[in-house]
Amino acid sequence: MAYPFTAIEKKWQRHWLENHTFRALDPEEAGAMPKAYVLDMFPYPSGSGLHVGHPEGYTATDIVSRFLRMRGYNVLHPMGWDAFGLPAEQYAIQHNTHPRETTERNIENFRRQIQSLGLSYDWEREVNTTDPAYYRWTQWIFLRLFNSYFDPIEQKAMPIERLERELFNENLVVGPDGSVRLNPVHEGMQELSGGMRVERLWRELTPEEQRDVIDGQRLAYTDEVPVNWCPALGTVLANEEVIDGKSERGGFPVELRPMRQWMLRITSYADRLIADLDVVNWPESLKEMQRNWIGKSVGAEIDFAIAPPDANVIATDAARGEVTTGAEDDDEEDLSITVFTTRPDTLYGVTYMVLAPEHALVDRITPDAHRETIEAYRTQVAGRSERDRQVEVKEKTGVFTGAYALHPLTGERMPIYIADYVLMGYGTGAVMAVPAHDERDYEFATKFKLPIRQVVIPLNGMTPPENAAFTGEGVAVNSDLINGVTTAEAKARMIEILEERELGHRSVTYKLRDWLFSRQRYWGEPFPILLDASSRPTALSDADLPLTLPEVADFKPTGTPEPPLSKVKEWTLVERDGAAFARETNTMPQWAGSCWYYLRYIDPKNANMLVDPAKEKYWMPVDLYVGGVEHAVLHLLYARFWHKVLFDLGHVSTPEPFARLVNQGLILGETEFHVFENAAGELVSLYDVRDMDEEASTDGTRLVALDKRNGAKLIGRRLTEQDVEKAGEGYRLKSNPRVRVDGRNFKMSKSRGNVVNPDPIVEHYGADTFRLYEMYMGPLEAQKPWNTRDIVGMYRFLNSVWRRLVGDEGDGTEAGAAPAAQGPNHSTAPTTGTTHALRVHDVPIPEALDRQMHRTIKKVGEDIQSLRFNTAIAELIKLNNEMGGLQAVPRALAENFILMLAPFAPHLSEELWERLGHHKSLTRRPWPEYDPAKLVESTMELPVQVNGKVRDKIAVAVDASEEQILEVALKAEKVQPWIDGKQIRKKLYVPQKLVNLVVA
RNA sequence: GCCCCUGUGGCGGAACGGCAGACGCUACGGACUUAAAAUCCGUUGUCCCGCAAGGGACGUGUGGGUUCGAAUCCCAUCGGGGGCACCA
Repeated sequence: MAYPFTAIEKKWQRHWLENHTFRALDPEEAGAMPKAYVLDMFPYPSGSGLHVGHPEGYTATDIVSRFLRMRGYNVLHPMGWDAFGLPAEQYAIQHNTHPRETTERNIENFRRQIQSLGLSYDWEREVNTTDPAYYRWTQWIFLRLFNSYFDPIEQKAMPIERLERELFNENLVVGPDGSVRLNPVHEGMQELSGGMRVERLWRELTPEEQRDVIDGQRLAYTDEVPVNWCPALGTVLANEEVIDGKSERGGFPVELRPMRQWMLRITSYADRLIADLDVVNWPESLKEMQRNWIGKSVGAEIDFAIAPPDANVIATDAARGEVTTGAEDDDEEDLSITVFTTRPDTLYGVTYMVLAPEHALVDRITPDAHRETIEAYRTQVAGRSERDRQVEVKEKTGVFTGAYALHPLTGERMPIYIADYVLMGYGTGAVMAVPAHDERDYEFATKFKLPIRQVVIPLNGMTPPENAAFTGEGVAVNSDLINGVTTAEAKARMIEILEERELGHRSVTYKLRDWLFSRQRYWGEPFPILLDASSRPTALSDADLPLTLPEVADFKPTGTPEPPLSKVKEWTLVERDGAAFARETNTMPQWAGSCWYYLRYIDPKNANMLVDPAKEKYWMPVDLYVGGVEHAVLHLLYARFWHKVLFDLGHVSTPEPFARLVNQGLILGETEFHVFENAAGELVSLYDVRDMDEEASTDGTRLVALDKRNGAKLIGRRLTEQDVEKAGEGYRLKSNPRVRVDGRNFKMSKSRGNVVNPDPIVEHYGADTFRLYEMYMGPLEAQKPWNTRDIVGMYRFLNSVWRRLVGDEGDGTEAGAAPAAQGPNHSTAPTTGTTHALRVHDVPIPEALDRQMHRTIKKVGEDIQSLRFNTAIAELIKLNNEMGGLQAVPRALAENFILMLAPFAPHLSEELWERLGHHKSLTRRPWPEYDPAKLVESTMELPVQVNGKVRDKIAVAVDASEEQILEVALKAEKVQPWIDGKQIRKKLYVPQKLVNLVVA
């Protein structure tokens, strides 16, 4: 007979909500309580509702939160909705409903589902990124980004006014490409580039140029750049949102095209984003992913002069016109190519040069005779999508420009090629090719029959590989100035040489690009920006916020790069101070709202500030953040970036937002066994997803697949574990042992039809069982398969606890007529709160059980703190099992047990607690203490090993001396045959652990 | 190709230098029941010896190594998962 979980769970969920049981206290209320900020990654409320992956992390943080409350912490544990974004908009377009409606509906559903799990959120702090009262502050942060720059001296974001002051005071100067640098003549500063003064002073600029310089330094800026345009979604996407040339959402093709877009200068923070990974407690693998994504490379920039052209080769005026301020050097007589390399030690091995096809120098150096082939190649490259380029990686292509560069040390003439294996977006868009020591250069050189010159040989007399590049470290050879020097040292030495001779300098580059921040969609935050007649951006003032998204009926993408908002003329056209402006009609990407939501939870209703500084200081940083690893380089990198900007500008007090982060592992679908029948009626099995015809894949139990080897259609069915038996390495069908089948666990996906919805499980077994099962499946971080069959174990456990403390009558009388039928009780009749706890009495705890209880208190407490919930639950089950023989349960034992169970199964625990006569929720009841004295036994059982194999066990007093123990061990009965007549060479006693006798 | 994680019974997992398989599921046997469900009790890594009590051998993907002692540490190798991928 089942305990009345439905009634109990509804009762307590209502109780918690009505009594604001989980309200986090503001700092002034909290007094001396320590604080804990425990955060979940808030969900995107999709139309399909919660799946069992969400509650995994949510339950974990809930257990920690409830535990910490019992330990006297003031806990902030909030929930909210990341509700802007593509899926809601796509759905809205397909069903012609406003995204606001679908979003609201989805949020309702998510809230209902989440609340049905009894998670201890402070619902008064709920946030919703699509609420104008919320996105007002998203826009406010954007204005901070727009109105700041990254100061090269302070290495931090500062208000843009300061930049103007620094330029005016000539501490900073303007480089030829519009960049801002330290003034080289400024006291104590080293000259930065080639001796010549190429920088200009502020007063030398026209007001127009001055504005351009300022706008070019903002952390939020617009730029015409090649971006990932996704025609199917009608928007551009960030690099992080493009996977294998397809959109992360929907898997549509993405092409590169140049467009004017908003960018955020995350690259300025690359170094700090790497460095501060050292101060956060995050999984090493995730830190590594961020480091790889940022992709820091240390090396040198080296200048290669272009060889004087043959008499007939001079860059034409037309070509010059294209080369604007972007060129390295404006002096026609002194053209040079700047390359970036991580291996300056291989400089003597350079045999040719390669420029990216789009490189600005190409037009200036290409002699007329080569123009046609160059243009043809460029056209060919430009016509290929990013995806095609990746597919064709194997075969190197390129063409000779007809121009030559001079080796900076030897003066040798080296041909200059263009090739698409050199990317314009990385480094300087040009490389020095060292075919002997770089695989790509080697392939290219082999194909184009260019010389290969060995300049590094491996150490320890190993021979360099034949028919391949030697890319490892070794000793420099054939390198006049650095012969015999090992690679690491040679790099440093070469940079010194280059710097002395003003041929180059140390340099660092990153793979990370600036963050493409605008989208051509309706359902996002509008930019608080006006554009003047020449499209120059002007910021709205803080007082103008929020700039609300106009209510429109037509929110569909235009099919062109024009955003949908551009169709709303009455909204876009603005007159201000007599001048006509247009609103920025792009919107912000989905990530904007999630970059800072953890700050808003701290002070969610503040109408005057993003967050009150005193509260921010009290709660930050987030002490525990749990979420999926899929956000490793998206949300988690973006949020760190915004946080650092806010930190620099003094709006937050910590350099990092999330002190400790844990990734919950993916929950895979239930083990699938399939058999298929082919046309001949033979049973076959087929597993690889790629073998399956996605379109016709599933309707639940029957499956249709295509055999990719012969295209034959196969009809199949799903099997359960009962249908198969283990046979050697695999499985075979019980009904037909000749057929081998394969059992696999796939990622849950709609198309596979293996997504598990928590609702029916909660209905059938209750939320407490569901929570317990999810936590018991295995370690939080591990990937693990769902197995519906196993849920019943936790259900039995909770029922057993109920029966043990309340007795069998409890359910019948408390919850109305319990159906005699099998399975759980669905009664919704409220429990009466009667306090008669039939089987709990004021009797002493038997000695052995008392010890076990103290061990459990210790273990469960420790396990919760290290997030090992599976073993904590095992310990509770064990203690419950050991209560098996009791006629009456001692009250002290029952109460401690309930308190320990409470974080895991809060509804049942509250109910039992009440029935034991308590009138207040156990939420802030102190966690039980264990008595260390109870953990040690007076005697202990020690295994006795002979040569490392256990042969017997002896019982000895805990405080027995080593001599006494060894003496007992040597006399142990079952040890005798193994030591009899042999010489004992060594007697080992490991205190509290074992004895090992080593015999000859 | 490079980087990271992972491999333990029929299944999920525990042990993280010291008694491998805690705890749960499954399966089997028993009790209760007119019967079934539920519940309770017992058995359940493989193999061997024994009527039995009991005893032994093997065993953590594979091969080596370190150690009195290895699932655990080191080297190599083979599976599985994830990330990055022409990044100079």
